[in-house]
Amino acid sequence: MLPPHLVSPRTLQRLPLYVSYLHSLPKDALYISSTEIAAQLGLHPVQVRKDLAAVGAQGRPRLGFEVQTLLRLLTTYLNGGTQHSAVLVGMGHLGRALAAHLGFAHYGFTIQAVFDNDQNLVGSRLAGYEVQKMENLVPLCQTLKPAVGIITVPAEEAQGVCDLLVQAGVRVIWNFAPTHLAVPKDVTVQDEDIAASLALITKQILGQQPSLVPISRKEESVRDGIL
Amino acid sequence: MLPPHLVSPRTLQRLPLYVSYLHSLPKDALYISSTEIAAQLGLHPVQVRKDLAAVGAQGRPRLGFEVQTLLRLLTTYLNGGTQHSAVLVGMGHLGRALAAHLGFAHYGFTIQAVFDNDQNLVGSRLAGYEVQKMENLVPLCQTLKPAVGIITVPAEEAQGVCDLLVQAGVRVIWNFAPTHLAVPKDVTVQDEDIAASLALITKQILGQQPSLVPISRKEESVRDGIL
DNA sequence: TAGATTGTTAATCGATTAACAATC
DNA sequence: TAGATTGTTAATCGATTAACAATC
Repeated sequence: MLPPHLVSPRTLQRLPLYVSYLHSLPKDALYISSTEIAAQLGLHPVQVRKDLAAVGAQGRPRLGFEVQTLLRLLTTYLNGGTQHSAVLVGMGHLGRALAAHLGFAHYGFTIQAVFDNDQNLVGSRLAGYEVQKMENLVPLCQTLKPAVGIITVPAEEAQGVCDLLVQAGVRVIWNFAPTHLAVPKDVTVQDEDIAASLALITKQILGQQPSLVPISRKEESVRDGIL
Repeated sequence: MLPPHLVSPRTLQRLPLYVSYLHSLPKDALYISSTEIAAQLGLHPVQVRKDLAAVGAQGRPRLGFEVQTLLRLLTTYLNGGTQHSAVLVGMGHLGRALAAHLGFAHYGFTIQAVFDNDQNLVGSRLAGYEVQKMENLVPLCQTLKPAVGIITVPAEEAQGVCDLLVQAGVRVIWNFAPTHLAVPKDVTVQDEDIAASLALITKQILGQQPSLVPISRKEESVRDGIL
């Protein structure tokens, strides 16, 4: 397998796409070709082969790639073989959705603690976690040393929460609040940017912006006849 | 102003970033330079200038760009000057978060109707919307003709919901379910891909993957002294 | 065998960055 | 004026796609 750091960010972001597509295949599918994956996902076959090669996958001419082997390679690669810890701040709807449903464990993440500033929530159990008060944030993070801090508070409160996390030693922030966060150099913020997606969707609707997966390349889509 | 379709997807996705950064500026800031924007957001100054030029912004040497004018240009450009309609299927936590908090209106989107298959929710008001039963999905969409269908149901139900939306004539799908959706050629699916973000975050943590906004380019970050 | 598929090298394409003249 | 900044052209960089030999 190639060293992980040789995989480009663009490739890296496509890998989960392959995982979810492979999961959607019928249980009895033994092999899948890059041609088929590409057609279904609207990608170029060579791109798919290069992406898969990047995680060390090897296909067989005429047959394609072994589905289960491929799945194992991708998931192992994606979570780096280790479990990562996280704390989540803001147990509104978004926080609860993330904590409960979105399958962090599947991708190698464990939420260690959740926080909220609403006294009505503090102490209660939500999505399987006992909600901690904000006063506990810094001391608990200093003890737990989570790899990631997830921010799901309203935009106005995000910078304050971010500052606390940074103060407590968290060096990677996953920000769901629709606002820009300022951080020291050694801290990384990744914005989960719904606004960026909305921008693409708007242009999609207006028909002025070619989609990231141009429709003209989806000629081979298999689904047409179904509906 | 340049024709909107000349703006590349990458630029398009950065525009909301500028909007949120401009909003975070002090009220009395009249001008902002591309240099400062770039330093704060970890981008290259020339890239910022090109992005802003793409929406027709003009700066003044020595001063920079007028903040309010820039904001107006960006927001007008981003929502295309029109309001777009949407329906949302799945009023769990994620659906409620989207419907209630994430400021669609701000970006030119209006949710016309929300749906759920949970009989306990149907008929109740959530986030200001009366939850419709799934049986109403196709007929209502045929009447309302929403520009976008937002899918916030569990992965297992997403394909079924997607098929219904397509059947009802919806041509743009915004998919929050962590699964691959198969659609006819003339339908676009945009995945809100939390797994892709997690992949980047994992590599970030492992320190094996250079971030999309390389830390080495944040030298000029102003925040350092604050904490 | 014939034909579909992999895997790799080379060419193309698009986006970012460097260089620099113009402006105030 | 001097110096910071804009805006544009050219160079660089990285990612995608084309071409094709190797495989089964």
